Amino acid sequence: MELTDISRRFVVHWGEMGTAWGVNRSVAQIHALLFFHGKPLHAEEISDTLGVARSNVSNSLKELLNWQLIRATHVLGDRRDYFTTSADVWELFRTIVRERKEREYDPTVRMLRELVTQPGFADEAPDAQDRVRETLALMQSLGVWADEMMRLSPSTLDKVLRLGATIQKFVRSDVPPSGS
Amino acid sequence: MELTDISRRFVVHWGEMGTAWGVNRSVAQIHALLFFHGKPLHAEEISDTLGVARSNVSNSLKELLNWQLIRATHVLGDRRDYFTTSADVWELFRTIVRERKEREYDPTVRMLRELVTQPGFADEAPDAQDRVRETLALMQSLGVWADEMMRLSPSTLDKVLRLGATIQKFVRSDVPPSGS
DNA sequence: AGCTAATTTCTGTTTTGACTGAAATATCGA
DNA sequence: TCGATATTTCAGTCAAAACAGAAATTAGCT
Repeated sequence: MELTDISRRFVVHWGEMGTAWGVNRSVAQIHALLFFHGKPLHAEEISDTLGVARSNVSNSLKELLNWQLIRATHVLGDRRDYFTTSADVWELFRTIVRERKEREYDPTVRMLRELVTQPGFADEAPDAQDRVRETLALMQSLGVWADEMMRLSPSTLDKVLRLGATIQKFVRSDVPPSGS
Repeated sequence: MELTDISRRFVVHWGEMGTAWGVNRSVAQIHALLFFHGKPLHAEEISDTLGVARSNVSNSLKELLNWQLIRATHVLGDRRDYFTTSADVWELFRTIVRERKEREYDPTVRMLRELVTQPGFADEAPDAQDRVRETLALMQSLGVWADEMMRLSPSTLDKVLRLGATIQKFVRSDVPPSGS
């Protein structure tokens, strides 16, 4: 498949950002390609289009399946696997948040919970105890809140975000600092 | 400085997670140490305590300064640089969000904005155009919303998060899917 | 069973990033 | 300005990750 100039720029940029997002270039490029293209593609065609080795595509697809960002489909009379990603950006976003939460957040919350219940914890400096406890409290708040957000349907979530501007009005008892 | 068992576990875990969070082990460990310890430390002591090379500490401190997560302080009659991090977890969190937004989000929004205004964009498949435009729209909503959140003071932010559970009530016109 | 096409696994290479120790530089006091 | 101390830069080493190409495996068809 020949990429248009637009789609190539999209895919290339996605690949470059992938590193910053914690996935490698191939993985990000493949996902970008599937997203932009919108229709199922098989590994061979992905390999040809992006110019990466077939085996690399195979492993990258496996990782995207792990992330639950793509799924395999099949076409009648063709035994190759075809892959698609959701066309719903909101759903993709929620998937990413869910997966990242599991990898980057849950282990730390577990550690902090265990730490504060450890016998020796009470022997630490009182304000160190406070800092750790507040870290745990913040993370837990964020976690609860993220879980709630993710339970919302895309359109509800959209409304919540649009509501964002008005949220301050509900909690205005406390005025934000003028600087920063 | 000798680390207690508790603080060592804290620092070691932070270091391990650092990789998942996009910073290297040394950087994450140093920040964890400064956060837990709560008082200014100079490079030598960090180096000794964590058992990493002095030069590594120097570079890691520079990176933490770049992230605006630590700042240098000085003590009278001592010309070494001492470093501290904020004891306010909320502030640290906002700093991280701000910095990550700049690195992982802004470039992509810029790219998407440019893409949709490109002459050739109208020639792409209509639903590909939609997907790209919706990606941009979602990212912009999130960006606006994140900026607003970050403008809130810690205690206000806390209230907003606690309010989370009730947010759905404001937008209940649309019921989330039962599955997933 | 045997053939063919598709996919995955394996092995080696290349690249990238983290890290160290040494050298160079900067800073301050005498 | 000289010496001492603190910090940064540099060059090389090491480890981990990405990637390619070949080999092995799997799946479907006849």
